[in-house]
Amino acid sequence: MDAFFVSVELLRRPDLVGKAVVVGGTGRRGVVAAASYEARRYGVHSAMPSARARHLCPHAVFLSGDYESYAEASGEVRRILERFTPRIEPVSVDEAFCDVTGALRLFHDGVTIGRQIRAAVHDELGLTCSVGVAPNKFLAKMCSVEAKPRASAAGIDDGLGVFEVVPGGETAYLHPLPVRRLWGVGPSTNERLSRLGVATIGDLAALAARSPESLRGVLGAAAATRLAELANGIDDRPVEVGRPMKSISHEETFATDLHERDEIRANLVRLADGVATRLRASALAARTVTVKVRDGSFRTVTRAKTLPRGVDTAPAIASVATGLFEAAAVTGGIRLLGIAASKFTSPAEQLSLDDEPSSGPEESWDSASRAIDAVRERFGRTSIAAASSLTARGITVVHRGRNPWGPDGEPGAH
DNA sequence: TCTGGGGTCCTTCTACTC
DNA sequence: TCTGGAGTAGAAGGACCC
Repeated sequence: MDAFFVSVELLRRPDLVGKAVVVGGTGRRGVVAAASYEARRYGVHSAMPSARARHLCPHAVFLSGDYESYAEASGEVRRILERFTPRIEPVSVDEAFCDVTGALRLFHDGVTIGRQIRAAVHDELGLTCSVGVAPNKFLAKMCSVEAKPRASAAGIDDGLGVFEVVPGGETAYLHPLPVRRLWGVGPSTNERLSRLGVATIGDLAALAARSPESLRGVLGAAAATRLAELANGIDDRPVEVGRPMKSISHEETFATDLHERDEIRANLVRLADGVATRLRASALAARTVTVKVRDGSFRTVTRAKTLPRGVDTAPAIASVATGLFEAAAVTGGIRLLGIAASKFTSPAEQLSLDDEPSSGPEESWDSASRAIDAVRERFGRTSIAAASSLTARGITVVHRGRNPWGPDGEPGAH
């Protein structure tokens, strides 16, 4: 999808069409989640600190975003894709791989299918998307980027909409491109490759053929093998329908650093509750609990503990998380707290009273948790909260910030 | 200009078991 | 009983993606 979050917002705010619009965190510590092409002309891009975006494009309209609307629109796009193939692998809320091999007889060829998908998404939803057509997932992703609109100071180029690399044309397309365009080459790998004299994908392919050991020495065996294959257009990963989830996490950056132990503990309980609720909704329990802590100087540490059996209640997860936080011995203010759950098991194999560690009567928490789920199902997510997510300095319920792209700004701020 | 949130995968190190 | 090697699992951090 093109500038997806912004495009969904413009459906509700047609008065903003053609203007510089930025969706993301509105507070001091927020970042840009999406920018309209008009805003991109000024150098604004996703993941940029909101303060920097305001500096570059002071006349832009900043919106805090509404993830539920984007998820809903994403579902509508998926229903359109399902008319062409059942073999769909979602990559994110605004991107998916489709294996259309089985649809070619009915719809002729990939480019025709791509054009039909674009037309349906535009006509039925009022949104625009770009389609890459290629023999494998990696090249299809490269092609979809190629098909997208582009913005520069000179203006906005609408892009091709659909771009194809045909079988046999892989290396001719890839080799002149900068190596940074490869899936898996970020700033760090790009820097290491440039020290080896690798600037283009073709340079990488040549180095991999000439001196694979030097590539392995710099990137490690796995990355060297993978990137060498990608540089030659080789990617045999199948389109995976219904990939199982491997972890569930919640983290939050606070508008101001936390110092009080009560505040920190209340937030750990609240984050644990969010993770536990999602675990139960997916009928999962987790054996490994990981705590992430970022201090005022942006130093990040993680501490993990693997339990003999899985847990899926807020008290059990909060108990482990609190212990891990104490063990991390982070001093000074806390900028971010996060809790992740992984190594999933079925809830039937949960931690029992006989297992170590136990935070208390796990069975009664089990039934209490399910009662909490039922109350939230009926009265909404914020209808019930753990008493321990109240701060000791007053009966203030600690709620998660509404904006997933950083703490909200001050009321009335821009 | 200070740097989000939710994920996946990989590497390195360490502890444990055989 | 001690020691060392191999294999494995867990912990921690880093890089990358959207």
